[in-house]
Amino acid sequence: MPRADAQRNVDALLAAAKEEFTTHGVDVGVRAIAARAGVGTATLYRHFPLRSDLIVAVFRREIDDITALADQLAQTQEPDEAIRQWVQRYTEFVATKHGLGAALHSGDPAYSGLREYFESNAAPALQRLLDAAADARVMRGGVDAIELIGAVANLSVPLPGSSDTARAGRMVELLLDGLRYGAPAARL
Amino acid sequence: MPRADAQRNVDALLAAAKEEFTTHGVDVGVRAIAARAGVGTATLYRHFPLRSDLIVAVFRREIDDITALADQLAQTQEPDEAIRQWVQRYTEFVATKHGLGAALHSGDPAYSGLREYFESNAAPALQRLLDAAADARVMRGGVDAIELIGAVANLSVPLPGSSDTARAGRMVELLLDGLRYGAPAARL
DNA sequence: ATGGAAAACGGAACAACGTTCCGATACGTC
DNA sequence: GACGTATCGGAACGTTGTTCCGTTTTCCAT
Repeated sequence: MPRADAQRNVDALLAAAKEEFTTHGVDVGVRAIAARAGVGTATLYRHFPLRSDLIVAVFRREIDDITALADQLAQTQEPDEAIRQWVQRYTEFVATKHGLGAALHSGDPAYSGLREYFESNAAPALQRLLDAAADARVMRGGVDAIELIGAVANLSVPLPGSSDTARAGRMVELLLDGLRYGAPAARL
Repeated sequence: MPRADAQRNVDALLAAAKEEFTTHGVDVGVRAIAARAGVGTATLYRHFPLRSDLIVAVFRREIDDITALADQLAQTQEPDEAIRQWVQRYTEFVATKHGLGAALHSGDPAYSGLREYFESNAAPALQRLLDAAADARVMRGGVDAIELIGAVANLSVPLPGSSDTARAGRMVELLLDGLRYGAPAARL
């Protein structure tokens, strides 16, 4: 079993990181997290040797939630509407967690842990939605979920200067209309 | 007239920056640029007080080129094909100049100079293409060029880890198909 | 309960970044 | 040719992520 003080510090670090991430974004400095947790930086690094380990631990639950949402929408909505709603939810997710979307899909090795978790959970859920829409012939097939969700995330990253929260939504809708454009029933 | 040594250093800095940007991306450190130019960092900052000033100076010509291409395509191609070709060219531009696309559309104040130059030159050129396509009823209207080109740039940023150069192209085509989907002649 | 080995701690230290400061230098003018 | 000033180079500052190490705490064996 782990030492009691170690467990206490892990808990404090997770709580501190969660708070810092939501208020200042995932790019917040490690010193700020450690200070809020009331520990030294070495303690942080002892428990989370890679920066991504801390981020994974904080956001794992939220990724689980959004994965579950995909499966739920698959059962209650038409395929294209399910995709639309899920993607919109994901857009909000990325826009809310400052920097998380960029981190997830940036290719930065520091976030590889979280990306792997995401790609082996949320991405397959989206792939099932895409396949269902392709089978129903309301969207084109052959679209890779990881690729699409990365694109959605890219589009959803808010511009620091701008306050146009609808911008991402417009561009994402455009992308989804591209999927509809290629549906076999329509044309091309 | 400027002092001879100052002019020499400006030229050396521009040449050094251009080389460093193309080989190591726009995020390369100022020390590397100054060292290649054979000057101190203070000399760099004297002539380019903002980081963006140096980037603007290096990439202004390339922005001019891509702006001219839009006007040329407008005269030689059908509206939607002009947009397709121009956007593809812009995709290559962003993918080639490592980090430039992200810098241009990131909202980071450090690059505001370059963004302003871009938005007052290249973006209006694209807007003319979009308006022409909307008039010809082959694409939906009401799309903002700055918004669209920002989205294209977001999609074109290459993942450092991946070597899938076609990924960006696929997602951009999807976005353009979204524009076609909304064309008045089609439906919606 | 208590000693002592081992795990974990805090904070200083290191490297790299963008940026600023300042004594030294070199240029152009008179 | 000498003087005034624009310009220069590199050290210095503040902030990053990460590592190191002397000190403290915990927990098990006695």
